[in-house]
Amino acid sequence: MNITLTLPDGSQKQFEAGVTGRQVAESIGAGLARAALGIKVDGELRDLDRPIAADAQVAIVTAGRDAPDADALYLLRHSCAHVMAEAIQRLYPGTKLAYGPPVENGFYYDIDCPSAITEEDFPRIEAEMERIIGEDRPFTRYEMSRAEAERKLAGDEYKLDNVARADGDVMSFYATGEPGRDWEDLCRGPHVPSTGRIGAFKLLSVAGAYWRGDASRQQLQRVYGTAFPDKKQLKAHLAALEEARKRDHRVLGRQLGLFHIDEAVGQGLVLWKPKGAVVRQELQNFISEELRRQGYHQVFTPHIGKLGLYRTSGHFPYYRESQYPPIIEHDELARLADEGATCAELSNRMAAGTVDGYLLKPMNCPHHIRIFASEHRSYRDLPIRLAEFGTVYRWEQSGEIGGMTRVRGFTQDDAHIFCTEDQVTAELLGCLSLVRTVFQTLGMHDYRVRVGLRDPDSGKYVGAPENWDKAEAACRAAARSLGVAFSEEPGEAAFYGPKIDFVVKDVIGREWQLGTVQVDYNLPERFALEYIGADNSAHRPVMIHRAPFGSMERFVGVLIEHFAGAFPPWLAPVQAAVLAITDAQLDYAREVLEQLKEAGLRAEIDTSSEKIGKKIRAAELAKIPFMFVLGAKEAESRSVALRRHGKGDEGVLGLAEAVALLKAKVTERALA
RNA sequence: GCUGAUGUAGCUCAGCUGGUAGAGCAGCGCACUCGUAAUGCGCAGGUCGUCGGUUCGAGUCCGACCAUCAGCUCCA
Repeated sequence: MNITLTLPDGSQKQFEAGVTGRQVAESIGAGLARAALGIKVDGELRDLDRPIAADAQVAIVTAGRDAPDADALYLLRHSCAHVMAEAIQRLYPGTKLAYGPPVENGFYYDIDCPSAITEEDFPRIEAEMERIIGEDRPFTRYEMSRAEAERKLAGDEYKLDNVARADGDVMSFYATGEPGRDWEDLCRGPHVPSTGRIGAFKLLSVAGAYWRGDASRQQLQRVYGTAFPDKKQLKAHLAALEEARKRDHRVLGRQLGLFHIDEAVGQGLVLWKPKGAVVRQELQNFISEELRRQGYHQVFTPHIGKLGLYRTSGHFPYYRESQYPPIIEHDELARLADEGATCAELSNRMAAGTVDGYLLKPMNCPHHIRIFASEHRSYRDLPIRLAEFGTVYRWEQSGEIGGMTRVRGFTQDDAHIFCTEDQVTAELLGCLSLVRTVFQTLGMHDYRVRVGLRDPDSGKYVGAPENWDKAEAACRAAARSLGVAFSEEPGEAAFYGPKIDFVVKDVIGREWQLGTVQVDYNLPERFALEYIGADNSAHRPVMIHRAPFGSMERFVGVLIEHFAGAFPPWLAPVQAAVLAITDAQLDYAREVLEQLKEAGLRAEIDTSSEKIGKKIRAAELAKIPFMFVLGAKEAESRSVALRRHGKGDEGVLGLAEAVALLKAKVTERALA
């Protein structure tokens, strides 16, 4: 029987049923056959040597000429994980294998190894892997029934678990070489044809990982590595990683004097230094302008509130372990001490509500809700939009804290909108347009949108299902209106409502949630909020929580990396450096500095007795966007030689003209 | 919180098998006054993360704790 295969260029070829990808490649050309790593059959990536049974769209997968091909990398890395597992099992007898997939930038294998693997062991393991690759053994697939596989894997808890969780009745194994003689692993595949096709690889790190991602289960060792078709691409990848580390906000934050985290103050508590404070203040000014435009009212609320408030909101009972412990008043403490109450009793009584205290606020909403509730509200007043740069405190797990992106105290650019049900969609759209304005102004285009929905199988959510349905529908509709691709993710909702999140990546590829917009039918219920409708009866408002920046800490951290520390003029802590070529121009330089300050710009003068090259180097390293270089000629003609960060000498222009140019860039919030 | 690694001057790092610390940059001083990414000379700067232990003697060995980094888990 013949089948018809359609190639990527649209051409069709006839083959006998059962033809393999390798044979298809050979029929096209010997070069392609040599380069082939796998085949895509109707979009499904497969081994080169698996028979093709029916008509299909096919594409031979090769390493790719310029940019590495994503499918090729998948095959390569998956195969390399097998090679690594074999090497580790050979070197560390008794090692059991759990799970070893390819991931975005490489692969890992979770292993249960009797000895602790450290990076010092990598050279040995890599040498063993080189040997396996040098032997160029074929990856050989064979299959058996589920029952047979279970028998074969008897005693191997991890692999049996993999079988139990696999779909279908046919289990596949891949031998690296000959089945029964060489090393093998239960595996869905696919793989490259043979170990020799793994061009270049490197082991990168080792860390703990819980089995099946469950913290209550035992911890395995996860060994990370990466693989590429050739050494050049591997080298380029490693160089890119190295480069990325240089724009890490923790490194730049110190180098540029933006912020400091001090052991003596506490883990995850950010100290904003003067230069970092400028960036934050400029951002806050920017967002405040947008808020005024959109009819928000700014409010201020204190950092603490009574425990009862958070019992009502639900934060205290449900999220106690992620809050700083409550603050108890002196008298109350003294009374408890007299009674000889233990810590456990104190804790129980606080939970029961018989002992009161104050909580460092974990969220701003309860305070804003009390502002809303402080007056009678008419439907004519709605929507009411209360905004605050509100600082909140959360007890994050110590292992999760780092830099500015995950901290224990942070300031949200928070706001709560109280509106009628009919207004929800329009308000959501308003929020999203604000987020879009923010991202556009900052040139941040590399973000993804996530619509977080409730997990149907979880009981952690509060509120009526029909309200959830309405809120989720509103979020979906709003996200659709953005005109950007978004993903719907069950289980990502807040406990009180669904949300639309904006997610960006940091320099090492970790994702961070920034802006968020959340619909909430729950808190108005808990706080029994009302407004008087046109029908002269009380109605319940709907709340929208929104923070387009997320938190100032995380946002500025991500922004430092986004700009690699070289902020556009309007955000730059120092916008212009005044650099005299010799001390003879210092008087003129001081005059230029004055003019800059007069124009409302942030400028610094370098009065050191260094050569101009050194002064320029210092200003470049400080990533100051504008440098005014002043020599005898400029002093004479009252002009400046303009140099811009990263761009070099831009020629001479009049002093007033140069100041006006910079001023214009700042006013426009220009990116360059 | 878990696993592993790391912690020496403001920063980046050296310090072999235990014998009371060293460099470069930054800082300060002096000289130089120079045209677009590092002028020269000199000076100063360290309870070697903290506490405890082993030892005649600990930056170096052991333990606990603290912090940082990577990953896992978590993230209202």
